[in-house]
Amino acid sequence: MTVKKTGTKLPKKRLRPENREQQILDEAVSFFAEKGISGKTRELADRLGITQPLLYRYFPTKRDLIEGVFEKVYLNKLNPEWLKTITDRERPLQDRLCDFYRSYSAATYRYDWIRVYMFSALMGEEMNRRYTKLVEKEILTPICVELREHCGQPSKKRVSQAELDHIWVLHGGLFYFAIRKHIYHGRVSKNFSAVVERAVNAMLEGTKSISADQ
Amino acid sequence: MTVKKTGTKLPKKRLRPENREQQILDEAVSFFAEKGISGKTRELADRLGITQPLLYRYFPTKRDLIEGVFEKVYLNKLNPEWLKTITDRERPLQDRLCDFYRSYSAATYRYDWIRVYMFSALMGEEMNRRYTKLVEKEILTPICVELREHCGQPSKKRVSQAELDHIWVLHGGLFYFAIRKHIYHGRVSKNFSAVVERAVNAMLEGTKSISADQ
DNA sequence: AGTTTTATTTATCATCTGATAAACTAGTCG
DNA sequence: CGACTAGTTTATCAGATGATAAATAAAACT
Repeated sequence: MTVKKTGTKLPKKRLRPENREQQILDEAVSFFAEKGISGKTRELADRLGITQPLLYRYFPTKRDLIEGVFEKVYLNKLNPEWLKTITDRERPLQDRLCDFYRSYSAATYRYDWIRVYMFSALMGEEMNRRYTKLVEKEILTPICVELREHCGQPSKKRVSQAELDHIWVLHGGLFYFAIRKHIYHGRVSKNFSAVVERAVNAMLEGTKSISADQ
Repeated sequence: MTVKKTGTKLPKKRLRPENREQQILDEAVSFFAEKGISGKTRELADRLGITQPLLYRYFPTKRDLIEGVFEKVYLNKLNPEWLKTITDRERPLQDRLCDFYRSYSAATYRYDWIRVYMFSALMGEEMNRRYTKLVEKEILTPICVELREHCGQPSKKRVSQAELDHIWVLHGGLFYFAIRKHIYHGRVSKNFSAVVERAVNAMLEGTKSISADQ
C-alpha cells in the first residue's frame, strides 16, 4: 500500500492538510493515552517525524489538540444497535447482555480509549460526565427495565437510583477488567468472554433469587 | 510587593521539622489528589501558607514529595482484621463480605485515596501493581476459597485466574462506585451499604446457582 | 540580655514548554 | 522552465517551573 522510498531516511513528504491533521490526531490519541495530558508537544512532534511548530498550524493551542483527542475518543461511541440487542425480548436476557458486553468491550476496552477516558475524567472534563449520563440513559436504564421483567417484577415506576447502582456494579465490574489490564497492567485472563458470561449469569440468577425473597 | 498578611492574624509560626513535614505531606496528598501529579509546587506552597523553596528543605525533589504522597496512600492500607472477617466460618459468608466491604470502603473509597491511586496507576507506578497483587493474595483469593465452600465445591486446587476474575468483577464493581463518585463526579446513591448488600447477595446466590448447573 | 541555631524567606538560576514569526522549499500551475 | 502557493522548518520568545544559595528572623540556649 504505502510506496515509500526505501532508505535510511523517511522522505519528508508534504501532506494535504486533511491528511496531516488526521495523522496528528491519530498519533495524539495514542501519545496522550500513554503520557497523560501533560505530555509535551515536542515529544508528540518527534513521534510524528515533524517539527513542533507544525502542530500549531493544525491546532492553534495544545488545548485544541487535546479537545480533538477527547472528541475522537468520546464521539459516536454509543452504537444504536446495542439498545436493540438489549431490548430484544425474543432472546433470553442472558444472551442479550453477553452479546452486548462482547460488543461494548470490543469498542471501548482498548488501551487508548480506557486511558484517555480516565485522564479526562480525572481532569473533570464535562464530556466525561455527559458520556456517563448517556450510558445510564441509553444502556443501563434499559437493562434495569429488562432485569425487572427477567425477575418477574415489571413496573411502571421510574428506574430508581438503587436499581441503577445495582447494574453499575456489573457494568463497572466488567469495565474494571479493562482498567486492570490497561491501567494497572495486572494479570487478567485471556478469555474475557467467559468472564462476561459468568458475571452476567450470576447477576441475573442472583438478582432473580433475591428479589423473589422480598 | 504585597505583604502576605491579610489583616487578620495568620501567625507565621515556625514549626518543628517533624510537624512541618507532616503538614506538607498532608496537604500534598489532598493537593495532588485534586490537581494530579503535574500540580505545581508553588501552588502547593500557597495552600500551605509557606514559600515554595521551603518545600525543598523537607523534600529534596518534587519526586520525593510525590513518593511521600504515594507511600501515605498505599502503606498500611490492608487491615489484617479483614482476612479474619472474611474467613470466619462461624458467620454466613453474606454477612462477612458485607462487613468487609463496609470496612474496606470506609478505608479506601475516599476522594484523596481513590484519585491518588488512579493517578499513580496511570503513571505505571510499581507501588500500584504491588498493592493490586497484595489485594489478590490477601483478600480476593481467600474470598474465592470461601466462595467455593459456599457453593459446596471445596477443592484443594489452586484458585484459578478465572475464579479471581469472577471475584474481581464484584470487587471492581464496588470500587467503581467510588470512581463514579470521586472521579466522574456522577450521581450515586447515598446508601452504599445497600448497594453492597444487594451486590454481594446477588453474587453469592447467582454463583451458587450457576455452579450447581455444572 | 546577648549569642547561637535553624526554620523560613528573598532573590535568582537554568531549563522546559507552549507558542509565534520568518525563512525555506516541495509541489503545482501557467 | 519559472513563478507562485502553501506545507514545513528554523529561530526564537515569554512565561512557567523545579531547584539552589544567600539573607532574614524566630526560637533556643547560656
